[in-house]
Amino acid sequence: MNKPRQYNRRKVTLKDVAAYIGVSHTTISNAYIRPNQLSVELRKKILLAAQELGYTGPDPAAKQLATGRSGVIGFLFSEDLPYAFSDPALRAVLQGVALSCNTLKTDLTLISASNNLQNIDHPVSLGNAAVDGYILYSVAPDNRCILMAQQRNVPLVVIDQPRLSNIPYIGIDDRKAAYQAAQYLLGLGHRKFGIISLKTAHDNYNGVLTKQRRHNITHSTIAMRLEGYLAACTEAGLSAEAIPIWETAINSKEQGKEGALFLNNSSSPPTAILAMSDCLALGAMEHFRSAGFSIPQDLSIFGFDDIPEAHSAGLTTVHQPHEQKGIAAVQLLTQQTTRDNISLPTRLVIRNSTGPAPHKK
Amino acid sequence: MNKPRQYNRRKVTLKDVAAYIGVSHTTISNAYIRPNQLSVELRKKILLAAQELGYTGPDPAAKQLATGRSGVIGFLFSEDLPYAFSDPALRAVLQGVALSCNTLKTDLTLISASNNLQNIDHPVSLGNAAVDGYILYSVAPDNRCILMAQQRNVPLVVIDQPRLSNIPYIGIDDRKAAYQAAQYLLGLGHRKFGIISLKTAHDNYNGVLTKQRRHNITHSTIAMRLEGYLAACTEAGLSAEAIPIWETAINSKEQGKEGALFLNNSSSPPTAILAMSDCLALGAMEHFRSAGFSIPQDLSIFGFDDIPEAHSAGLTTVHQPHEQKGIAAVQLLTQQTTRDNISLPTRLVIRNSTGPAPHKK
DNA sequence: TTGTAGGCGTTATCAG
DNA sequence: CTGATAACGCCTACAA
Repeated sequence: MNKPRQYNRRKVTLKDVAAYIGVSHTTISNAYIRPNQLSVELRKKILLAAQELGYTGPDPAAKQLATGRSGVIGFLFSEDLPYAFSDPALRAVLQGVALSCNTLKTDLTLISASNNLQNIDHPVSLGNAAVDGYILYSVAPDNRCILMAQQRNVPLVVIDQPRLSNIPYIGIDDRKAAYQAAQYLLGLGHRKFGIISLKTAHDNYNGVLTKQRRHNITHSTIAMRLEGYLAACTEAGLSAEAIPIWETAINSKEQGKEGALFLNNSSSPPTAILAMSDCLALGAMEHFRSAGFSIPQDLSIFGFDDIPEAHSAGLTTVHQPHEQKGIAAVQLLTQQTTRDNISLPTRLVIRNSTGPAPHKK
Repeated sequence: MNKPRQYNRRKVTLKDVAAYIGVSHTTISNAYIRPNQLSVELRKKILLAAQELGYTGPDPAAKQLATGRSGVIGFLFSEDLPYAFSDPALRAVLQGVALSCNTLKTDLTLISASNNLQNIDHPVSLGNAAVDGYILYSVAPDNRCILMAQQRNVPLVVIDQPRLSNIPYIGIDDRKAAYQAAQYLLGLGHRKFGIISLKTAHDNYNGVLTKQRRHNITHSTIAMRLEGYLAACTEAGLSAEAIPIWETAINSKEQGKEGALFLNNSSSPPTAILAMSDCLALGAMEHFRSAGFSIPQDLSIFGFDDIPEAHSAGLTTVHQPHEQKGIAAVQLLTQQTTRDNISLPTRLVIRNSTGPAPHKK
């Protein structure tokens, strides 16, 4: 990917086609963009000549430069690129995006914003692609990409995070959803909770969510969920301070297991686990099961996301409309209804990983 | 996506920055591309000014036009865009591609080649994105994209299909893998087979694979697998003609069920099913189970791909290294070892959807 | 219906 | 280390 044009056995351009049949290059251009600006025959002749000469149509880069748009949508997220195909929730969002792109006939380029934590004086990049607009998916508010994206002067849409003034936003009511989840468990008689949280900042921290970290949460969706969980508990007369919280840097089953291990070893083991993702919840489930627990008899576990696997695993969880997020994002991006905020509905999906609190102990 | 530049409150360019601090635009350009071509101070000053002015670095389109490369890889496949996130096998391949792109810091753009079956005189497009090279994933040999991609004069790599002279190819030995699968079942005593095939051409046909269709298979990987299955059977003394084959246009469980239904209703119902994908196999499994069959006591089912779900479902299948395909593709694409062919290894993964043939009937 | 002239924002070349 | 000048390939008034 270094040598400029080793492939150039001289690229075929508009001009070549024009010269070939003896018209101006404007005419050729018209043949592609404004078919009704020339006779049918001529157009046919041109297209044929193009094929013979091996002209593959207007060069994308040149076209973009001249017109100012590219027909490509950029999807920016803060994890590594492969994440797009491995994380179930992200995948579902992308499925929605792809659905919309498909009908719009725009291409979709995936851009990872994780490479941008470089040294300050090194200019950040938003990927190499020329893009008509960006969808920012759950990017940390302090990621430098955000400012840069705004300066780029192209349409922007944010999913989940962060809320930016004057920029369309799509998300759910995280606080409410979390609140409802906790409340449901409280209704089942649970009084001892444990929380497994997703990352609150991007420092790759795995461990107890300390008081200090709690005051420095940069990921607003996480803050909201935490608030929701704790609010429900507090209202029920529990002490929020007493609830052990484990923070994981990565959304995976492995981390869920670790969290479960910690919670189970805490001074007063919980009878109910609130996990901020299904992956974490499923991991926790595995851990407790292999530790001899019966679920939900001995312990209840509540997930978040409602990924496909949650269904087959019988995990009680918060359903959120991932695919809709993607669809809505493209919609807002293209129709440019600036300053639109969309809050998509969630709902509890009760399956059999939750049940009444076990009687005493 | 129509108005050219409604967003242009006058874009900030190199020139603006240059004018601002009174140097030539070349110097600004150098600040970004050739840091050692100017003093550290000056560079710092420039970067600072850029930030103040809201200059976000070289415009991708312009840069691409000037340099001839874009830092973006195009992944072209013949299904709809959302397929990239729903089809397990494709997803695994993309995961590999993404892995490589991530380390190379290139963006990845997904392009669907399914929109290109338009009227002939309408120029085909390979997507709108400016791309440094294309990975063609299992595109039908007669798809017009292929010729076009070759004419575009950028690096190309083909995965699975079709084999193109002078273009790097990555795939597996489909014939051999299929042969081994059939042979394994023969070894278990099976004599009555049924095959559920993936599509042999892109005409959305669902139904019996007629003799005529069999002579017109455009999808070479499918042809190879079929050949492998049948060769093993023939060598074992069976009549290939007698083996019922069902063709499906879509790779889904639903279609697998349909195929199973047909095979089970054939004049002499099979004791072993060879499915060309795990999705189809899993669908077939469901169908037979709900029809009262015990698997593998009454019936054996052999899949293809080894997707994650095959594991949990206990499906015997052919494992192929999807992710490796993706990784290798990017590698060949970027290092330009033209004319390289890579055949990745497969292996049978025996689980419990296959067993000895049932005794008589 | 066709052609002419200018511009899109960068990079590359090559003197200074 | 810096700065003109010429591509890059196409689009878009505008004039013919």
